[in-house]
Amino acid sequence: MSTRSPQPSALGRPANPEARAQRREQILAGARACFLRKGFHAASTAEISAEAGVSVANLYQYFATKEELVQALVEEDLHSDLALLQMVDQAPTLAEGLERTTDLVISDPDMQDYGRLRLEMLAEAARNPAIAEIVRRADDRMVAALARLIERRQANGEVDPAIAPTTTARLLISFFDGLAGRLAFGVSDPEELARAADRIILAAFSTTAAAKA
Amino acid sequence: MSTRSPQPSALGRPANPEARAQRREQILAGARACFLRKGFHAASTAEISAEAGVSVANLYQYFATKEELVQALVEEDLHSDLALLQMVDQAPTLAEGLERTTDLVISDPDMQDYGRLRLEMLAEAARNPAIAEIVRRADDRMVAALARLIERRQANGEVDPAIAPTTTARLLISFFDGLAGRLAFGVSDPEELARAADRIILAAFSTTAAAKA
Amino acid sequence: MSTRSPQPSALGRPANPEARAQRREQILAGARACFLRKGFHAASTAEISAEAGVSVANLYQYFATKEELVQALVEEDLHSDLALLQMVDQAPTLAEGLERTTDLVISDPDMQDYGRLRLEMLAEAARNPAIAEIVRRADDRMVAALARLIERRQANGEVDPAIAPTTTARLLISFFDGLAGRLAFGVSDPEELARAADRIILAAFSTTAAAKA
Amino acid sequence: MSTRSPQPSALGRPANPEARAQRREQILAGARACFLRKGFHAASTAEISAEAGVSVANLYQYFATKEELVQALVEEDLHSDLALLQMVDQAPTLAEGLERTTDLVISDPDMQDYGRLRLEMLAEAARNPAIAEIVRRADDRMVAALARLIERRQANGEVDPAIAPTTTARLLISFFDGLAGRLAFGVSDPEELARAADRIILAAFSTTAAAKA
DNA sequence: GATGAATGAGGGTTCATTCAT
DNA sequence: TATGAATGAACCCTCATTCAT
Repeated sequence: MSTRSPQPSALGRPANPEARAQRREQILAGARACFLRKGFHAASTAEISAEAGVSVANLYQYFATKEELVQALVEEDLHSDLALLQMVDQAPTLAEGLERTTDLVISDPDMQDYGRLRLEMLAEAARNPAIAEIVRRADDRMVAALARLIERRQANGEVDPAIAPTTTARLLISFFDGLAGRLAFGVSDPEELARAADRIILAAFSTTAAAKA
Repeated sequence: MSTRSPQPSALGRPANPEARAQRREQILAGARACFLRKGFHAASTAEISAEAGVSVANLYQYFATKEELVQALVEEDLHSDLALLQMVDQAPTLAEGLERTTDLVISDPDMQDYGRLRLEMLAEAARNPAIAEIVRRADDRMVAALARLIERRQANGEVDPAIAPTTTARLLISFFDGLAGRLAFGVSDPEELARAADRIILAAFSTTAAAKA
Repeated sequence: MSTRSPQPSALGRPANPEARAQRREQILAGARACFLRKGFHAASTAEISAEAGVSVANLYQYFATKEELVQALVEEDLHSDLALLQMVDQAPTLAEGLERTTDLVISDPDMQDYGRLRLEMLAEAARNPAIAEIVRRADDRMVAALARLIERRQANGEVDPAIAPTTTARLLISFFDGLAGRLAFGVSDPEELARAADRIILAAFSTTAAAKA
Repeated sequence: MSTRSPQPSALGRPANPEARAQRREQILAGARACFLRKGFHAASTAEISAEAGVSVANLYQYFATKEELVQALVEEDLHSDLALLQMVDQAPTLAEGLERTTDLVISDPDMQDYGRLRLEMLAEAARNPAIAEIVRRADDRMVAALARLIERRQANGEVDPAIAPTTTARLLISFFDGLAGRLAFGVSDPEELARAADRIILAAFSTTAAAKA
């Protein structure tokens, strides 16, 4: 009789929220695989449901529209970026943390997939205002988090206090996107590119380069 | 009674290669507009022909499939990159030339459009081997040209001979792509990002950063 | 808490095979009408669905391609041939049974339609290996069945044991196809042709004609 | 100045009637090849012109419509049947002549092609009144010619005067069409079928079988 | 006479989405 | 909830045909 009834077979419509969330993820996972393989527009709802092991009609009980599914996926995936930051933060030095990120971006298959999907998101954002808004917000979140991380390292004394945290954060992210773009078509020598990228990242943190900020 | 022209086909309407080339461009222009607005997959051949002021059937006399049209457009647009290099080369210093490019990328509407289309190309390259091959070749061309430009400036004494031309070229291009990605969804402060980017570019040419290459 | 049904997919709307089979027949009926009127290639899927009272998309949930629809129809219609044999078998004498078949082929509207469709099938079989295979198998079935029927009549003592059952069966079927061809364009005097055909059929069962088999 | 000017470059519009006729045949030959390969409806005018080594527009200067081209081809090909009769007539006996025809139908590649095309013609005649009319007239011509041939052999004393020439002719032709149908999908044992067919043909000329005509 | 260029109408097929169960 | 079944609109592409050269 309480207003919150977590019983599996209660009479109220909300039914089982956990099961719902789980199925939602299942569908999103299928969508991710398809979107990666074909892109947002070429992947069909039929394909996605099949990949997710779900009926098409069922998909529509979780997402009112294909567009909504795309938005949900973009939102979710862009949130996962924040996890990268933790990895960066756990490295001995910031530069080292970013180098590890570079390596990951270049060599980890999952990250490569994510980079490819990210390209699709950005391309879609360039024409779809709703997606653009989501990406912008996620970018702001990410920039803010990375900036805070940099500030902490400045307080630490590890990073030069003269560099501008927010702008540098934005630049770094933009930079990683640039790398991801290279991997989309298979650059000639990814490792060399990675090492060169690392040097640039170092430069971004040298006072000389950032002095005028 | 003369022996001239025993060919099976008598003289019909003479082919007009110029008119053909012109119409081809006309179609490509329509395609470009549509692809920019909707992406490769969401833009329909009907839309493209309408935009180009051509019948659908006529479009198919110039491009055997939509895929072929996409490929032709990618090829053509990636060739136009080389024109940017001339602009860079005409600047007093290399760094200044690259700064101008940054400004162009950030503020020129046509370049923004091109940057958006470039994102779509990269996203498509990530799943379409034929497009990937075209992009890869264009990238190699571009990298080689930029590297040669850098070498010339090294010979000039303008640029530090210690930096590695090819890798730096690759890095610069990757960098511009990163910037283009920001513009897709509208960064908060593009001009500030541009100035920060310029500083990084300068850093790329400082011997300290590139010493180990 | 019970262990029942841990299958990934919970119970949705139960499939209804009978309704499916019925709709399949409905579509095949529409297809038959259109194919008869226009032939396999000139009949469009839109036309067929309209005739069947079904949407085009629905048709494609029952047949993956138009080709598959054609194959299914050919298969089904060629199976119906076997029903003719029963009619033949129920006649007092074999010759009489075949005569009745002749009459049917010549005068029954449904059989005329079927004969016309059969022409289309044979014409298609001449260029479409998949259809050829279906027709060949159906022909083998039919020849075998008719041959068995003849053998039974030979055992009966009704038919001369000297004639070769299989070859005679093949010949008879070929003969009926020849008649059907005549009806396609409207022969001058079908009944006279039918009577002459009957005489030939009788001849096929005379020992003199079949002696060397 | 004469009214009939066979000069190649005369000013009058009729130009060169022979060249016109020749090109007409060239187009018909291309059409025949395509129709045989694909059927009347699946063969496109583009395909036909290519096969004929002619431009599509040129085809339309000889045939106002694809339908007209089909009609012309059917007409022409059905005329060629009469050539077969000469072969039959030159054989020592009628039966022998017909046996040769059977062999030809079964084993000669050109005749097999013709048989396949004939199937297509009959199938088309079953739904296209214009084609039906052409086929009917051709059939009447052929029946009449074969009947006359039979009558001559009856006058010779070679063939039993009791058989009905026209009906028998019609039956024989119908019979050959039945054989052609078998070949469309590849019967198991064509030679055996041919020999059996020959026996039936003999039977058709035996007085016993034809007595009541 | 012969060709290149062009097109409206329609081809088969798939789409995102809805409804009944 | 989850599924089977259904559909209108749209997809890419090809057709028979015409017109200008």
